[in-house]
Amino acid sequence: MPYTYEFPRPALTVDIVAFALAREQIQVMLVRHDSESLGNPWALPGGWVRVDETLGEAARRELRAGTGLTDVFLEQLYTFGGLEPDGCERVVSVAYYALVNLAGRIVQTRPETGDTAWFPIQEPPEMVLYHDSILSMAYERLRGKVRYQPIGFELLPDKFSLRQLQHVYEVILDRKLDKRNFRKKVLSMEFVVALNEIEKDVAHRAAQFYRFDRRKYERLAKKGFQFEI
Amino acid sequence: MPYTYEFPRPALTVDIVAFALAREQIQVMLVRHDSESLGNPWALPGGWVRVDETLGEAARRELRAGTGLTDVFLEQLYTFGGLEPDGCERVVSVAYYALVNLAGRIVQTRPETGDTAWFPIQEPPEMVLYHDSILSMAYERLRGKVRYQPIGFELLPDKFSLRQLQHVYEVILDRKLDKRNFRKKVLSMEFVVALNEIEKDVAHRAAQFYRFDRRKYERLAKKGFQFEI
DNA sequence: CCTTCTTAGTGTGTATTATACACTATTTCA
DNA sequence: TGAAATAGTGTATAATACACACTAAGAAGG
Repeated sequence: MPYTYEFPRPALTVDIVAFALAREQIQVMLVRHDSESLGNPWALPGGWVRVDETLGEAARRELRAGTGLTDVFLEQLYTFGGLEPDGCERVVSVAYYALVNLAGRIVQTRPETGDTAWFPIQEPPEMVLYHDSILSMAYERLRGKVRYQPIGFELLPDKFSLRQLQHVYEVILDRKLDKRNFRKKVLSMEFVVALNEIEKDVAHRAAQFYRFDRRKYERLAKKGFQFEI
Repeated sequence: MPYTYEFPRPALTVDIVAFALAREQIQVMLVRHDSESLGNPWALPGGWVRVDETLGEAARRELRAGTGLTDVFLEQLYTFGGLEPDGCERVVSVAYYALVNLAGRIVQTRPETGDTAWFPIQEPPEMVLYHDSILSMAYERLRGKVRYQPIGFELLPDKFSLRQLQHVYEVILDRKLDKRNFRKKVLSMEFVVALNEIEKDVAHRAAQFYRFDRRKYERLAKKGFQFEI
């Protein structure tokens, strides 16, 4: 027990809310919590912050360790410092949320086996202590932010069709959008660029692929351009 | 040295960016930093988080201790967990920002004396380590948020004229607004209610006073109303 | 090869909202 | 009593958002 301080210090953790799109729904990644005592509930992936890494590094490390996910969009959400019930250690948790492009990876959305699983955001399982409120806040942030920041692209592969993009927005905002108005708006953004490539192996007219040009977007944003869907 | 842990723990602090409106400018409250060694630079008010208080409580306590301010709008901004240069203790800082209604309190905006002072946001003094980036982020948040949330009212007394309100927006957004369009928009919000009271002791036609009815606002917001200026 | 199925892709008119703009009213003070 | 200062008011035009329905292309199956 070598680490000693003059005043008590709360333990510091990161927790990550990883969102992805699968089966027409937003899914969230959960892991089985260690503590067998509490009926083995689900929890957000997370863990202690080491003293030699930044908070963002800790979040990425924990996400990789818990789920194998890497190279994802990651943004700080909020820091939860509520007091624990008597007798528990004081824990302060810095929550992050991640947007994951599953890009066709096979996703098992029901926790039949294994200790990580994706759950539809509409029907999360019972979760460890405050994780349900972290999850709610993260989803609220996603819904709010997706309209004013180009983060919807993060849930899609690099190449995507406008149909896929519209679908992302329809699922997150939970309402149908008009196809013509949506295309008009998106195609007016010059950082959504058409590729010389179309869909393959579809049983209907193949759609054009597009990609999100982050550089162009950032140049425009610097000039005062306001993204909006 | 009674507090001992199995793994090293970063120290946890809160720092508060307190904004107010004075002399036609946004001002930020700073305090003299303890450490005499570094030429006694300025710092955001803040301090250690105690183990028996929430983060918000710590922020309010530190703000009151450092500046005497109480009952202010306070919202979490971001948690800064960057690594310190070698040899320094690892410190994680949860930053908050506050909006203060000075309501005619006399404000000394130049640090001739005393160890707290308000500085115009445009010309902050030299500050301790990362506090300048916390300040920038807070100001950016304020500018972004003021357009979509009714937080401009927090910088004004309970009773205010539409001129004062417009002035708040003009200062924060750094551009002139059209008086008629501004009034039209604000008066269409039923949570800005006229009082039976007008300005006194002014050398011109006296303006009507209004107040922000938070209850009414929240009822509307729940129904989907989107504040916007 | 022709029909059917499925999704891609396209334009216009209307309603709503944002913007630009200038004068009269009221009060104090000299 | 008039000069100075700010309060308070309405309308026309431009820009944006929204509603809406058909043709095009490719695949599959008879």
